[in-house]
Amino acid sequence: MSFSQRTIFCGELRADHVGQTVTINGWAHKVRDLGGLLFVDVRDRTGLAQVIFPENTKAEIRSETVLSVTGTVRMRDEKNRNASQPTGDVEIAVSSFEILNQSATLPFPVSDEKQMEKVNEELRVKHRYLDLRRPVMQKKLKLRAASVKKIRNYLDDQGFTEVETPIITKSTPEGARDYLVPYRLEPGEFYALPQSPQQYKQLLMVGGVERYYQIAKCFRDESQRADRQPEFTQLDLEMSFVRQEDILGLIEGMTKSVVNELISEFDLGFEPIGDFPYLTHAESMRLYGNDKPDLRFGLEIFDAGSVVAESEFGVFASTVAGGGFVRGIRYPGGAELSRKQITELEDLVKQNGAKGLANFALVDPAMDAEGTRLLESGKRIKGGISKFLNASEVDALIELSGAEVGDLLLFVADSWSVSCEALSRLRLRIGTETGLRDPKKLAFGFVVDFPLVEWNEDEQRWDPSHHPFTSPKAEDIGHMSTDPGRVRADCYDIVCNGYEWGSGSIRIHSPELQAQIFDLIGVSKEAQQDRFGHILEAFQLGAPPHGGIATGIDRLVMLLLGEENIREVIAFPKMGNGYDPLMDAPSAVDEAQWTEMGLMLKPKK
RNA sequence: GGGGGUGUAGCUCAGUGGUUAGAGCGCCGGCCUGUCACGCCGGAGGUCGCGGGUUCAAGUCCCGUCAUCCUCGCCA
Repeated sequence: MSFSQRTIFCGELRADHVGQTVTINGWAHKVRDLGGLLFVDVRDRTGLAQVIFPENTKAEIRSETVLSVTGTVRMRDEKNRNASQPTGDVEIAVSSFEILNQSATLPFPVSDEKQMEKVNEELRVKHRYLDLRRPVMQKKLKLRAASVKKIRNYLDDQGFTEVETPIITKSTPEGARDYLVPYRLEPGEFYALPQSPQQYKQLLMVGGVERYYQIAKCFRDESQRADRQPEFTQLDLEMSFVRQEDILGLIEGMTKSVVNELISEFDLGFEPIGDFPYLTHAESMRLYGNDKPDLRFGLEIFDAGSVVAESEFGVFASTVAGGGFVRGIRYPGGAELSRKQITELEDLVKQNGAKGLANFALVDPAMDAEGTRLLESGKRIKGGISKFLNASEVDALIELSGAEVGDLLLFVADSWSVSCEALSRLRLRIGTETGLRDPKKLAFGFVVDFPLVEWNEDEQRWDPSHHPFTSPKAEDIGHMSTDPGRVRADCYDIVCNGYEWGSGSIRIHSPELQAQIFDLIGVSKEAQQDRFGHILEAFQLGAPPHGGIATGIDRLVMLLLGEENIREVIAFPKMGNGYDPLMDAPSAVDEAQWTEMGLMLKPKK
């Protein structure tokens, strides 16, 4: 079908073009029919332009009708200019137009941003091709594309080679659940979609590539969350002849360069990011209670155990005596919280395993109100456990927490893991409630020295905390046979604003050490050969020392846009159960396909 | 698999167990020559997610189920 092609983009029209005859192609964004006068805002990927039709034109133009419009650019009268639009000083006086495609009634108001913010998400995903017409959505696609392009440019400049690795490959059941692809030629055998290109990139190192990266699709059949999709995209990279600091230095340099350019080019409103702080895993657990701390604010957890070991408050004393921990956190300005608000905080920690939330507030010594206690030190405390504390305990707790008048101190007395879990949640809640989790701040950092393995209580065995190819720290290898939980790994995460953005490690390149690790995590000799024979063999044929990292592209774009849901930064996302409402996938297949694959459905019990 | 929320017109949402289930936007028709959230008048449009149950009477109460969002488990 022939049609008049555009000579200019809608969003480009300015006073400079007055007098020119132009053609635009696009969608009818808003139609304003005054009877004798017909105005249409035409939208293309660059913006909006108002066109005005000849008097008494009758035209079947509705929202999202696709148009080609030809006319003369003219200045609007002073009083008719629209300062809120870049093209608002001019308009196109239509001389001819074509309707290229009509639009039926829309399932949601594409051109009304205010209403679109509340539209049911499944409906938006089902009609994603409409949703994507919105400028806000196009901006997301563009930011994502620019992020990837800048990453590629940076790594290409650093001597990396981008290599594609297979999408149908071998199942590695010790990780997440695999997506499986039946193999037609040998019924009962399956490919799996990769959870990551982990083994391929290590084999590329053995292959002498030395510096590899890939913008890689990864697939994990696990239950979904706001920041997870069944298929997602990682920047995957691997380097040979490097130590941990080389990899972290490179990724920090890349991230600073890419993110700072994006912040300025896309006007994202963040301060430029600076050097990344380093935390050990142990420090992170001690100060923040988890391994992906939100470093936009302080409010570190403090250990009150030694202060309250002899406390009159029995829970504290007995917890310490029983080998447990009493740890606390400061809530700035929290002395003003109502009983109800404190109860809500207590509910939060209880949901995370804590038995309770002890607390007291530091208040103005001059405030001689009921429920407060003036201590001989001159400090006045209020509420909670204040009647059980003595002046020296309070002084020590103030010292530990940095509390000021008006602050509330909150305590969890429990096991190490429960106190971590509860206090890390509490810390984020406090950060949110006090506004310290600044949405216009990006706080990147490294968490290093993760433990090599973690005890799996259900299976009664050691599981790798990263993956089985992670190298133990040389100085800790001696503990491997005696106390595996003490062994630290050359393993690291890159975190940002409380998200794990990426993780990686120095890999094992010795077949003996690799076999030793498999033994430790309970992979039998037979299974080692069956599942990992190829990589063990490769390690006997000249494997260089190597290591790498993988970071989440989707999560980076989320962080840059301040989005809390990963679906918002994916062109065609799946819903929470992995369902794609646009394509209606997954879906049943023909009987013939079952047969061809040698498959049969097991009847439901 | 567990917990919590939501499901009523095309969209966003109201809706004390009791008349014919409403509003705004959108849609359709009419009027309208400077609109840009155009305006005015009129109209159409409903499997109250689905299936049972209680009741004289159910959008409303009960049971089940489905979808969806958040979350715990899970995510080497």
